[in-house]
Amino acid sequence: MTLPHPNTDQISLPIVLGVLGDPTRLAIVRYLASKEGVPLNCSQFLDLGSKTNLSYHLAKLREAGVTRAEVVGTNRMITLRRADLDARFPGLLDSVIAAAVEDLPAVGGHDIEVSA
Amino acid sequence: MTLPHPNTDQISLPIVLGVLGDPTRLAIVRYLASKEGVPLNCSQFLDLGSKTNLSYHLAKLREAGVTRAEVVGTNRMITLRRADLDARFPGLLDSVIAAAVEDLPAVGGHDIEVSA
DNA sequence: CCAATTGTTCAATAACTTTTGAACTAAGGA
DNA sequence: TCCTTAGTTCAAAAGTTATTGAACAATTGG
Repeated sequence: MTLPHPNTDQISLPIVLGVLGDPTRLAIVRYLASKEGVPLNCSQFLDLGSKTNLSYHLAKLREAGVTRAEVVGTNRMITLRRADLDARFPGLLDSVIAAAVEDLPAVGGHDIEVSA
Repeated sequence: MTLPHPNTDQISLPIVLGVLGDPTRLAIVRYLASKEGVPLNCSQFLDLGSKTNLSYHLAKLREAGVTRAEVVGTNRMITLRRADLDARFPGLLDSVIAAAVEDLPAVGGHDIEVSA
């Protein structure tokens, strides 16, 4: 049981930008970035929408190549594909995340904590 | 006769990313960046779509705060709002443009020339 | 095996986006 | 003034995206 991901060279700029051009998905990315290295399951994002809706947004992020989802038991462990994105579009993810931190409200309750 | 533009602090990250997540608009921005400083009128972009369609895409870019359109006679002179975007989202525009140059075909015929 | 947990899929709907052509406005030159 | 050039606006059609609830699948623990 593995989920489909594009490989690095298949990641497309307009698709990545389009996918990031949605407040829910930007908030997901912002939160993933603040917990970088820690794999998160979907329930961490329930502040941002219903279970069904998050499944939809997380699939968009995965299909665009922004996140990776690894199946572990009944969980999907979600991580940012930082190395792949940095290789493909240098500096893009950093500037988007920095801008998102300035621009967007944080995921409820988890705001400043960067380590567990 | 002036057209409406958001001021710098009204420029929103998700809206900018959403607007850039379209191949036509990304090509417009890429071309504007390659001619930075030179104001261009809309007809420069006719390779990318019909007159009506370009009017639509250029309005989206302007309303998002990505471009500025100055009315000069019957022309609209279009420029990138680089300083405003750099102030609001440091590094974002540069990384998007660099990525677009790698990722997208150029505007027909005008490819490499950076000076008139 | 049974129940709980985690997340997906499906179909429906609502809302938005893109694209088009025809009609229009506004300025400039002959 | 009349014609041309430059671009907008409008309404319609087509396509895409987001959101929902109900039903489903897969794994884990009792």
